[in-house]
Amino acid sequence: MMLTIEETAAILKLMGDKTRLTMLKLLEGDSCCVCEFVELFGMSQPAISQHLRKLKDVGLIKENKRHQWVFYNLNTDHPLYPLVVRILESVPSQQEKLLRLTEDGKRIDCC
Amino acid sequence: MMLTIEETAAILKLMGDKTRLTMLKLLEGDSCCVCEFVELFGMSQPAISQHLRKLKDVGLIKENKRHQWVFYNLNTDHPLYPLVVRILESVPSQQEKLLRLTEDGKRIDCC
DNA sequence: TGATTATATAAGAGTTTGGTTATATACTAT
DNA sequence: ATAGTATATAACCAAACTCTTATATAATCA
Repeated sequence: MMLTIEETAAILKLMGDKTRLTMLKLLEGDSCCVCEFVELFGMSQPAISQHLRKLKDVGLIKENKRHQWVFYNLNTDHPLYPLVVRILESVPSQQEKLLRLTEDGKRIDCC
Repeated sequence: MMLTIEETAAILKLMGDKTRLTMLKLLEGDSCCVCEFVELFGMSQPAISQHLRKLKDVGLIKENKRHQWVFYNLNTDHPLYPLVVRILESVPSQQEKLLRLTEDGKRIDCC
């Protein structure tokens, strides 16, 4: 199923932000919760929530509530998911960010 | 060669505009000159020139002066060219726009 | 040369974006 | 219940974006 050019442009525009693109790259490997992103990006919690909301509104990510946390993951059902994956392959790994988070004991280990 | 995540985000943001994404899709098949885009988009000539300049500044397109016209084409040497092509495959064809232009006798046939 | 056509650049207006702080909501645990 | 933690929303502001009009530059041609 092919989206319109406007819909596709909207997705690309959303991905064309360093913070959101990094978020998606991180979610490529693993789900993350809001407070982890806050630590990761050194940005206010509302800023993080607003980025996640935009990604969720277009269906690129899904949320998953566990305990008091809201975890996000890539939505593999999105019509552009294969394209998104291909784009993320062109982005350098951001795993060191998660490693640092783990070292600092800030990684949320839930369920 | 892999670009930084900032550089990649900048490319995606540029592609995340309906006008520029349509331009790139059109250039996927053929080169076009500024005045053709002006006709195609029904937008002022400076607006078109400014979009093309942004695409040129990041190296996504190349210019090619012939007679009094400046033709643009995709830059197949760009490090993200393979990704760009893959993205454009996910965009519906815009060929009817060129057809209409030809019907109106506005297509520039040069060299 | 001077007129015409094509393109680029500059300046400015209106809109969108991405952050902030303040506040509301929701869940957990004592 | 109440306190504490996690997340979302609202209001606001500064910066970035995308047009517009006006003007400059460059090439063609009578």
